[in-house]
Amino acid sequence: MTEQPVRTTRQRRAVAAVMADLDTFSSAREVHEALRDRGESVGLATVYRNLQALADADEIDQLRNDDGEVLYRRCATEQHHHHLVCRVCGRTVEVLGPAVERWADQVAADHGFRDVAHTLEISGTCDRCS
Amino acid sequence: MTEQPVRTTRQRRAVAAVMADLDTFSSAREVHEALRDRGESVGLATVYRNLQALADADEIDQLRNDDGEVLYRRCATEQHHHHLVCRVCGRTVEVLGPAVERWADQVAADHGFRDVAHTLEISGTCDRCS
DNA sequence: CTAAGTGCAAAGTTTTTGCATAACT
DNA sequence: AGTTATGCAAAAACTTTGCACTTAG
Repeated sequence: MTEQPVRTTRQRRAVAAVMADLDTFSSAREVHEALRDRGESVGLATVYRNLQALADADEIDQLRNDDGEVLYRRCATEQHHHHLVCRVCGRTVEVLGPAVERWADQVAADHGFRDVAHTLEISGTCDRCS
Repeated sequence: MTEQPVRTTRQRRAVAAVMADLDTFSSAREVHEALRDRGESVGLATVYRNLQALADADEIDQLRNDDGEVLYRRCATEQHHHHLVCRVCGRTVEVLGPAVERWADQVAADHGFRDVAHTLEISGTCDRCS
């Protein structure tokens, strides 16, 4: 398993830069448009590839919205956390929930499940939007 | 908002019957195939429409897998619960987590969020599959 | 009878992929 | 120079929709 070299292309830098600025979860299409707005021309397929690569490298978080779209966001914390997302403006708060992690692992263990993983997202309307 | 009457068609009955038997989360395509296997001919679009209708009526649960597919399952409990799903065989255990619900609501309230909802799924490899 | 439900195929979305070209190292 | 990355367009995969036909009530 030799590690792949990663080339620093203009496109990769541009995608990373946009992700560093965006503070809400965004779809590939939205990132693509943000790039256009900045005058950076990057093919949509390349945006997909770079977002995927960034997610694989754990540099950005990845989740699916209710419509099945994959959304990406660069989070402040590197440790495991969950998101509280405003369903109107998309504002996102990163929250820790150690008790929940423990609960999930315990429940799984109680039923004989191994290699446990979990997903937890909280949504609501934030104060500014209600 | 007058309520729509619901007609009991052969197709609707067939879809409901299949869902009553399947005990794992299944995609529209899988339900469609299960119908074929039973000798019930139902158009795929109709399967989609009926699954959607059943979910809207809260008669079946609906979630998205990691691939973005929508999966459906008729659950035993009517009350709010979560799922512990085997990623190999799909076996599903319904689990309650009142403490988690309270935690989620509290976290959201702490940040001024209203109309809070959350999604939580646990996945792992069950004892039979590991 | 009349509106809801169905089937089929076409269209829509999001995401992936093949392949020739461009460009890091 | 040698490969990895890109761009474009085509393909995939899942889901929705338009419309004529069927059928429950």
